[in-house]
Amino acid sequence: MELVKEKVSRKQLIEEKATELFRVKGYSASSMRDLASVVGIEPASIYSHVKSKEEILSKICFRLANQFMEALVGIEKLELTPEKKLKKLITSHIEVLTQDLSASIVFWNEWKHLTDPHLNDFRSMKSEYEKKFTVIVNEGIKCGYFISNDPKFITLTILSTLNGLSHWYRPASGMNPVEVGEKLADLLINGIIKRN
Amino acid sequence: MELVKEKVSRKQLIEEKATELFRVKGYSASSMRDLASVVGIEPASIYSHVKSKEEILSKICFRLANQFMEALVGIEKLELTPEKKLKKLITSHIEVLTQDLSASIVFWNEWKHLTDPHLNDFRSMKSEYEKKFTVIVNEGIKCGYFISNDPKFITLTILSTLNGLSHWYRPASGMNPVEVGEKLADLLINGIIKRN
DNA sequence: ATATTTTGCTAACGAACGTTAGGTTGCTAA
DNA sequence: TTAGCAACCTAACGTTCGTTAGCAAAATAT
Repeated sequence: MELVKEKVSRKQLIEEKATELFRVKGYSASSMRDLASVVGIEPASIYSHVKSKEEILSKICFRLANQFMEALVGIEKLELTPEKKLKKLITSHIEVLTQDLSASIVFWNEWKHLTDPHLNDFRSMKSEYEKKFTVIVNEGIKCGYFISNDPKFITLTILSTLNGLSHWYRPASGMNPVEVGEKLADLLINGIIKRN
Repeated sequence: MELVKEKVSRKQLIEEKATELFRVKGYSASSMRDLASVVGIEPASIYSHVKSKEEILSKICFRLANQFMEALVGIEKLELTPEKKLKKLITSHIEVLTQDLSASIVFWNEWKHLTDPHLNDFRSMKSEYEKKFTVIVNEGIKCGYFISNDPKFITLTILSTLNGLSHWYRPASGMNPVEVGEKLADLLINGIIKRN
């Protein structure tokens, strides 16, 4: 047990390379031979570190799911105005998302290729997340801060906007993650049009 | 050539079944044997109607791409205030999208599995669409109707919101396509928060 | 009635797939 | 020094993949 070691473990490297591979080609179109090739080992050698192809996907998906969930749970209990709470929710989500863009894309696009029991567990987390999100949105509606009588509609719209961000946002292009979070939260909350 | 025939052609049926299959399983995870099974014929028989698996995907993607483009081009030349123009752009996009939800999902999620030259053509159309969309958004900004100095940001955000809609919207659930278009355009343009 | 086209079949091709078995190498801990 | 283990190898397994060849039946057109 070497504590000072800086090197990433082989298993971790495989997961990172797999994440990038799955992002670019999609899970189903990515073969273990592709993965082995980018890692720089023989296909069979991957199985010294990993049980199966699906295990890799599962690890990626649940790591992200947990991060998103933790961020949300941390905000749930805060005592803020609905507007500030929603804004914090949005920026937190984007913070997690931008921290690992590739994994976020895989998380969002490839989870359907999980098989039971992982698939079922994932679906549960997903709907729990949406439910919690909806509760917060609904607070804002009931207090009369937000327009609309359809919290589910707003929640699902916001979430697909946030996750859609991962498809086109590239940190290299000037805006840093915090900026983009602020900007997107502002757009969703206040809209595009100038107020008079 | 029988004009009065109501029946869908075999080729069309195959494309429809393929669309639904690709939506549920994704293009790469859908096999020609899967497709044959839902059509009700033997795998090899598909090739009496279709050249290849990719041809099917290509047909789906370009049919949608053309529909989206035509809708946009029709709006480009209208003389409207920036707000009304953007709203029309959004509702038109949603109209196309909701007219064939499954195909829209495939169009949006699976186009990356096209190969050249189709892939290149598709990318061209995509960036042309985004460019035209951005021009319209930019009109609104230059006139001072819209907040923000970043038309690209607004365009990409709107587009991912609209296409994200296809993932959760189900027409059976009460809202009709026109309603949902109005509602989403309103949310994007005016935001969530109530104005004073 | 006959020719043609459409639609489908069986059988099979070579390639790629996820994965396993079993062995070799080289580092690490005792 | 040696035992143990992590890391990686070659070889191959059974399966599934997209697709083709060649033929038969049925629908349609002449």
